[in-house]
Amino acid sequence: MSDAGEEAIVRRWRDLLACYSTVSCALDRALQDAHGIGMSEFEALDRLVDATCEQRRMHDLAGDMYLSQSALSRTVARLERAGLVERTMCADDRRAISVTLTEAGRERHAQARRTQRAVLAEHLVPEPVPVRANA
Amino acid sequence: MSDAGEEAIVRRWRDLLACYSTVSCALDRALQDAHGIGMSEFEALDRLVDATCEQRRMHDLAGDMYLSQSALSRTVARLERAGLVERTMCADDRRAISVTLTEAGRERHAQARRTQRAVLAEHLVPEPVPVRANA
DNA sequence: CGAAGTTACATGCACATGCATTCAATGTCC
DNA sequence: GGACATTGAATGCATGTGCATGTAACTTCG
Repeated sequence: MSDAGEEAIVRRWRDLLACYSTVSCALDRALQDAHGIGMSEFEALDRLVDATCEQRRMHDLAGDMYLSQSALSRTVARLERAGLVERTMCADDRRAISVTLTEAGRERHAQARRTQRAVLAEHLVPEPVPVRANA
Repeated sequence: MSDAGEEAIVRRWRDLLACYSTVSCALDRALQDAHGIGMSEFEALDRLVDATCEQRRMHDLAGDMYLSQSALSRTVARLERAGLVERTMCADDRRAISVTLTEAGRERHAQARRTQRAVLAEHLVPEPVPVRANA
């Protein structure tokens, strides 16, 4: 790798860091202020809405999110405490937990989604970009 | 904003999140394992090396990094405890603190930088990208 | 069936972070 | 000069995170 290439990559990383910091900070703050949930909570609700059945097992949910298993466990616990999801035992595998959106969860997500879109629109431009070389 | 535009932005955000999570996690782990410092510590050392005098006031340092004032204060405290920087009072403003690289700090940074470059090269492609629309 | 290994989730713990506050030094205005 | 506001940095506190571990349920293999 040439020095020029290295420097380009470092610049790229700094841009990425700057962009992520700005957006995630603004997003977290906006969601917290307007809806009382953080970014992780919103992401979790979002995955549940995306799921056709609005019901996912913890393990599947964890696979979609950039959170450790323990962090997800606590995130879902917070959502349950807030009445936005319900945790129920899986009939077919009694180790697993099914997470289901409640009506309140659906509504909260719908409202928070508007905030999210607004914040993202304010900070990002739409062109899609292949940022990652390797997973 | 059209729905298509909104979706493009959300896709963009997800890509950004994915990329940031992957890279920052790998980077933090590599730096911690190989050199005993985290990403924030490395960033701070990096700013100090960039500075021609290798000496910055806390306030200036904070401006360059995506850390709160208190987080920077503790980051520098960790670096000082590790013997990588020194904190000295500013003569001209006795509220301010000057942060200076030690010889050990310079060496540690030089080594850590190789690790950083390697991790970034592994995960990022070099093309620069205008990710942010607004600060 | 029964023992050993694996999987799904929860939890104790350590730690980094942000917010609010504190404290000292500096600046401002009269 | 003296009162009040502002600034630079440190710290108490609450919180979110990851790692290691614990526990129950499932699986495999004899």
